Amino acid sequence: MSSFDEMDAFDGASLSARAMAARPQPYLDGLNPAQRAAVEQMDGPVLMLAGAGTGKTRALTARIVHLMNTGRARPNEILAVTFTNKAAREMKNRVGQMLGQPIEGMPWLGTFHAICVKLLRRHAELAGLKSNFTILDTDDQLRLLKQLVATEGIDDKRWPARMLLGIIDGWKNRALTPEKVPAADAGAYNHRGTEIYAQYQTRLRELNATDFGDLLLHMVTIFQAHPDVLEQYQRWFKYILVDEYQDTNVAQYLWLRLLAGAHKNICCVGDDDQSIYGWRGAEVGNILRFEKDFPGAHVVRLEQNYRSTPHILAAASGVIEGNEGRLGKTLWTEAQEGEKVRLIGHWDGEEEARWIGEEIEAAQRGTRGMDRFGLDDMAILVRASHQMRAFEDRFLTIGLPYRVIGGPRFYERMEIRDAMAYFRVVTSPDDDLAFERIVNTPKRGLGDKAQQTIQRHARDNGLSLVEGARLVVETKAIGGKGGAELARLMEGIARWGRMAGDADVSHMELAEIILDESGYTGFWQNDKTPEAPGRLENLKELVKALEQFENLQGFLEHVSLIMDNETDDGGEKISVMTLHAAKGLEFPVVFLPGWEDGLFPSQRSMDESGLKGLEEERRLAYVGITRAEEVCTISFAANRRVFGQWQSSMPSRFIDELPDEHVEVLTPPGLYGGGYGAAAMPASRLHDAAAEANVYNSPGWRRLQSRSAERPMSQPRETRNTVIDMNALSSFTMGERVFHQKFGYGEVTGIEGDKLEIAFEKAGVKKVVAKFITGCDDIPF
DNA sequence: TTCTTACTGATTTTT
DNA sequence: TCAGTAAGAA
Repeated sequence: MSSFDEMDAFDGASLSARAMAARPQPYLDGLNPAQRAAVEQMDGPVLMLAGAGTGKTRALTARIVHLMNTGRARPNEILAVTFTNKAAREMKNRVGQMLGQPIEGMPWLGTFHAICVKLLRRHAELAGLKSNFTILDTDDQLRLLKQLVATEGIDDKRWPARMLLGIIDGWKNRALTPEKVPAADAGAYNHRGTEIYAQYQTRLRELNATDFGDLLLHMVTIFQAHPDVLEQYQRWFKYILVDEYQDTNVAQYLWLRLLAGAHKNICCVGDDDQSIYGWRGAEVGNILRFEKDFPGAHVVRLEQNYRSTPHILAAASGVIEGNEGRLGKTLWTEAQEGEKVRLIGHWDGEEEARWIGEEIEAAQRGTRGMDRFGLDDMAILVRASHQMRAFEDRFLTIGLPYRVIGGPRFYERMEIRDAMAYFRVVTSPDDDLAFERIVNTPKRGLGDKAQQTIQRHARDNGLSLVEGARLVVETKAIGGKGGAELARLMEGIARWGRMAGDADVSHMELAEIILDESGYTGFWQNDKTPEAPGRLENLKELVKALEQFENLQGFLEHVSLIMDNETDDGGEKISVMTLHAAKGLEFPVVFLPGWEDGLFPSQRSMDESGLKGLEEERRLAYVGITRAEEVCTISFAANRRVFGQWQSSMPSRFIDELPDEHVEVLTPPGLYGGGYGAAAMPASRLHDAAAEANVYNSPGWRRLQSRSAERPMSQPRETRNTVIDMNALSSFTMGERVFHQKFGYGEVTGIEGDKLEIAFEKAGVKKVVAKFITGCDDIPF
């Protein structure tokens, strides 16, 4: 940064600002030249192209600190947006660290959604809402849409509401209100899409509710229609920073452009090569177009990688080069050589899982020439979540602790949503969606018909459902068991409502009372499915989470945007997750299984989006490889069971794109040695392995095929190196009824060291390590 | 109304 | 394969 610019700023700056600017700047030390440039170029538009592992968070936080330290902006005048709560949290922490003190108030550091909620609550009336509007999640949205679809008499089978939900979501991502949906989209959802979209928006307004997409959409609409409001914020947010810019959708882009429109002090950080959310409305175009959108933009490339070894980096670069229209970066590193990317082919998916399991154990022990790694240092990254099953099965069998990242999040779980619906009904009795959810949960004999009666009573009298239900009870419009149960529920709601205002009852006690008296806890206690104990555990967890809040109301207001949860019960575990979930993470050892054409790149992606889809898949491959710090292992299987049917497939085309000199082809252990490892290898890879002209017809291949049906290729792990856990040995007896986290209930049919053979009621006969088994008395109810 | 059984159809999911 | 749903039976 030239001293010239600084002089400019100082001319008009107050004494205090100048005093601030004179403060030491230790946070600049240790930044590389590119990072430093990105930090010091404070005014005007800046695009920070940050390749994987190039220290972008560091640069971003340094920039924030620098803005404050030089007196350019106070903490509350900086708008810093991220996509995830996790990223926001991390940035907040790191700014605090860099500053050497916890930061007081960066109120505008948060996710797009969190910031928009804050803004929208201030200006709700401009969107036809009250400032205490509720935020619906996908579940609520879908139920609402289903109702609309049903009243329109549309066949849900041919035109599923879920499909419409996707369409509407897409429109909102593109910042399209119902009036603005282009003619080209008129045919959507059997030509009724736009019409029902409009109805849906009306209904949301009636319910004083928004969905996630609305948060952005409403703010963009408000800014466009009310220049005075926009100006106010343009002045307030002196500097804007955006993380993961390649993932922004049209609505987010417009929102940013409006806010930055006046001063153009916007710094966008991203990597076009890591754009993997196109299917969710993200527009790579936003980042590609940045220089056109903001003429005179400074583009800074962060290219020094601090994460991976040169081979890994080169392999990733080799793959991503296959994409057109990139902004282009050349990653480099000072790191030492390290291992080449390892590539191996397997006969089938189970073999692949078994091999990876063994590799993990070897890495733990530090054998096979590898350094020693802990389980926390390793991850398996898959394209689709169903691939995880093979690994889970295998790890359960060999007793390898693993953790699945992703999957249904805490606040999305059925029992949590049910419980929260109860809380919602108590704290805001006109929350119709919440009432609908709980009225017959647990079963109260109030089916469709009874619910329609309630709906009718409510609508005819212009009442909310809760009030309608009260009327139903008074008029005894529903008789029998259902009527009595409804009366009981209504009494409960009234009673809990009174308790909510009672200072003697803490909101945590109240939550427990609600769940107990409504019969919800009892419902799960009586449930004998394997998930039930876990669900009760989650409910306890929920009540515990309430502790941090003043009251139920406050909890509900915050929780709608915090959908992540990171409960880890300690202990080293290997992580299993999708490639999408792995973005932004790094591990010393990474396994990338399932590199087969059709699976990865995914057939569907290519069918639906053609070349664009393929390029996004390729970026996914790039993201996967660049997660690895030291050891990256790519594998594929010649055969895989897909939907219960065996299917054979070709190795992924991405494998052919890996630069030869950075790849080491491994020969798997097993009866036929290199035979099958090389057999499934693309011809181009068969360097030294003796290639057979037509591997699939070769006798060796066939023999292999018939053999593998009988017995596993390599020795099953459990027959070797067996360490017997004496405690586990003595604690089970033949015929004992036991419980397993994943497989549910079963009976012990065999004991072999610390392995038990168990006939599970649902999952069939399995061999499982004893430490994963609980006797039935131990189950926490 | 709810429990049972038969069918269908199936990526990735930051908020 | 298996989960989630939709129509039939008690």
